[in-house]
Amino acid sequence: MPETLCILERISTDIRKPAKSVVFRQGESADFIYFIQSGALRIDYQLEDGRNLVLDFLWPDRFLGTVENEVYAWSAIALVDVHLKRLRRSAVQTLAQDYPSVMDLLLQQKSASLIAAKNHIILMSCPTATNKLIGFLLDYSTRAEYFNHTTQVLTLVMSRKDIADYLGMTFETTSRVFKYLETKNYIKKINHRQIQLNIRMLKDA
Amino acid sequence: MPETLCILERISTDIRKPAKSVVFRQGESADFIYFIQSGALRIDYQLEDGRNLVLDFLWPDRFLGTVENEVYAWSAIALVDVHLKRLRRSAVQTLAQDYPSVMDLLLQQKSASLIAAKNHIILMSCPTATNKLIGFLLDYSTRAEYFNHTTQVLTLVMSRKDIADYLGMTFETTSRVFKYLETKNYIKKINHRQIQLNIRMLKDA
DNA sequence: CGCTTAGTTGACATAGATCAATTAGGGTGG
DNA sequence: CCACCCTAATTGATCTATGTCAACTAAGCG
Repeated sequence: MPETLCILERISTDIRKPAKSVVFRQGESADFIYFIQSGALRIDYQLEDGRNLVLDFLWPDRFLGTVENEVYAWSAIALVDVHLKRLRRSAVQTLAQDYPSVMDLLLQQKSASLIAAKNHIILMSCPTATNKLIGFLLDYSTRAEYFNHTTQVLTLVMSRKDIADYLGMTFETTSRVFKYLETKNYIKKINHRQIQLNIRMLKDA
Repeated sequence: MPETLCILERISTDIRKPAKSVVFRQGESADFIYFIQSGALRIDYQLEDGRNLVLDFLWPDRFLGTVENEVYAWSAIALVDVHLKRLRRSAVQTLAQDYPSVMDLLLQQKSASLIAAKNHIILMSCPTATNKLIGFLLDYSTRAEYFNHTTQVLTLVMSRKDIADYLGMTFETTSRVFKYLETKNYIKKINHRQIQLNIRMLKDA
């Protein structure tokens, strides 16, 4: 797999985007595929009724922009400063014909998206907002970049609203559940974006 | 694409399964990939807490069993009598190395699963049970096999509980929403499994 | 230091879960 | 072919979680 990345390296451009900037927008011509080197992204889907849905949060080593055909089916927004590799879609497709391992990589990435989508569906199916949020925190705490195992502190790169839009609830409810979890000592808020988790207790809950 | 199916045809076995039978079960060794010739399947995911989640409904021309690695990640159950092609996973993988079009097909199928998952997430994010069910009925009514365009009658191959487990609600709520939609003349129940839809009104709702 | 945005908290209304009882329908054996 | 049975579906009564709207506070940024 590293050698596959080398092949792709040759056709890729380094891109840096500041926090809150748009990497690509739903409906735009899908000319590029991106690979995340560092940082984190939010995938937004704008519904006709005006609601904004968060489909996923993406982390390093993931590709994005691979799913669509002519236009991007959703938007990608940088949550923090990100470092990306940008590849022209047509060039990747050409390479995929000569190098089966490139094709393998694309297939792998699609599998990763599918697994993420399945987890998302599972979270959304949880009967209560508390269950959803606990599931979210436990999933998120597996990201070494943002969870310090020694201090047990999780650094949230997304807002309460982002979490709410991901889990299918309102941001007020997200806020109240954080509060509830703190009263039960499941978590301890260092500040709005730094949360100390009691993983053991959260798993039992 | 038809020629790709011919290649696969050579390694496939015809299988018929009666309604309500299990095609494969979550956790079983994932030796086979299946292709749906006719009928309809339900994909179930059993959670540790005992809840059963319906991840998808599958229709003809779809592959299943392609996602997993060693064991099936979910179960597949026949909703009606189904006719399947069964292919040994290892044989498909061998073929994929020689025939890029087989690989393409696998990629395409994964894309189809991902699009389905995205739609599922969108449905689950709807604020009310009524919205969820209307979305479900509109999606479902695009299946020519089960929606008669002239009579506008939709034949449900799944139970109220299956729909509820798919949309993340209880079957009582499903039942009540059907009732509500009928009082508003959005639908007309011929019987429990035959529903006449007023597509126009449902789309506006 | 003040402004703007994100987050919290409160009061209230209500959709949907839960538990329970009843009815409809489909399949099976006599 | 009919009667019975079993499961699926409906309906009712009640309770509660969460949405909504609004006020207030914290925190980050210029």
